[in-house]
Amino acid sequence: MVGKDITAELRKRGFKLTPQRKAIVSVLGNCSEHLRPADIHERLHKKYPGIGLVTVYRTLELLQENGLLCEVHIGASCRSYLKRHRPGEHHHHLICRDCGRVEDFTDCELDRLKQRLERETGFLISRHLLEFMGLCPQCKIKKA
Amino acid sequence: MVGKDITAELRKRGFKLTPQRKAIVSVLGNCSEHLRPADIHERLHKKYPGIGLVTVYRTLELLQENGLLCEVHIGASCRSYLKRHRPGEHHHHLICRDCGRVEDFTDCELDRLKQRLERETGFLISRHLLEFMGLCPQCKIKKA
DNA sequence: CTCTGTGCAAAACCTTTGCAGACTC
DNA sequence: GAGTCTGCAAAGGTTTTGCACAGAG
Repeated sequence: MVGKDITAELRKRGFKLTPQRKAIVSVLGNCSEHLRPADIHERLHKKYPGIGLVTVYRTLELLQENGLLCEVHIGASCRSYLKRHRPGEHHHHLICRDCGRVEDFTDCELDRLKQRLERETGFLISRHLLEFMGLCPQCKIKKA
Repeated sequence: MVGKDITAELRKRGFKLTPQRKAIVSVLGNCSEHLRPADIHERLHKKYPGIGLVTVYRTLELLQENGLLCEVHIGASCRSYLKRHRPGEHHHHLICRDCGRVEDFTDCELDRLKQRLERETGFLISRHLLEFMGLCPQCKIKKA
């Protein structure tokens, strides 16, 4: 999913397409790393000075509530975001601990484990969080 | 692992066993939920007034660096902690979204997936985060 | 007795809120 | 034009730091 799709999705849901929102979406869309609100704000300043950090927070909240971006948890600030490549589709992340690059994968093969845990613990499981962390191919070579 | 083991472990590593540290460890040890620093501080005040929030932060950092407690990520503040039942052992969490209770499980059955992802993406995977969220048996009944 | 650990106060962040004016539709 | 959205300023939280004193070993 590229920025264009996100803005189209926003319009479809009746939100206004302000230059600020477009700018934030484009920063996320041109980036394969996870970014914190302050990172996004900093990158915006180069191209679009004058956008407030508050607007970044509000836009991130809007995009997240509408399922247009995802959060990353492992090894980063808890408030790290990423554009969503496949909106609506269940997926997980593979994160490079050196460069921060993120890859998606969809098949998490967790159904069997989920069923076993429900049987063994009596819990009713509704969702899960799965992230892998390591080195991406490029960073693997640099390290060697 | 109970509080006693944690304090023994601290002593073994040359850290001082102050009443504050014992108190914090005992709060964690008597609790099956995940707690934020402020939660811990609040619970301490009932029994041991006068312990500063700063000390809670410093003790949590110490315990975490020594692998004596674990963090919880899903559906909570990013700074949520839990006593570690099986120190050193690889494990994951099952979290109740109503009461916050946490259960451990050790076998995550992720080796096959990890190998597949390494083969398909070229990443070198070093660790992973897996948490399940749902309703514990008690809260499941209350909801029904 | 030594040196780590604590409490207080203050600083440094991060995030949210209120409000007047700007801009999209 | 109507109503949403933005920027500013300020408030509200959370986390870190500096320093003098207390207390564990």
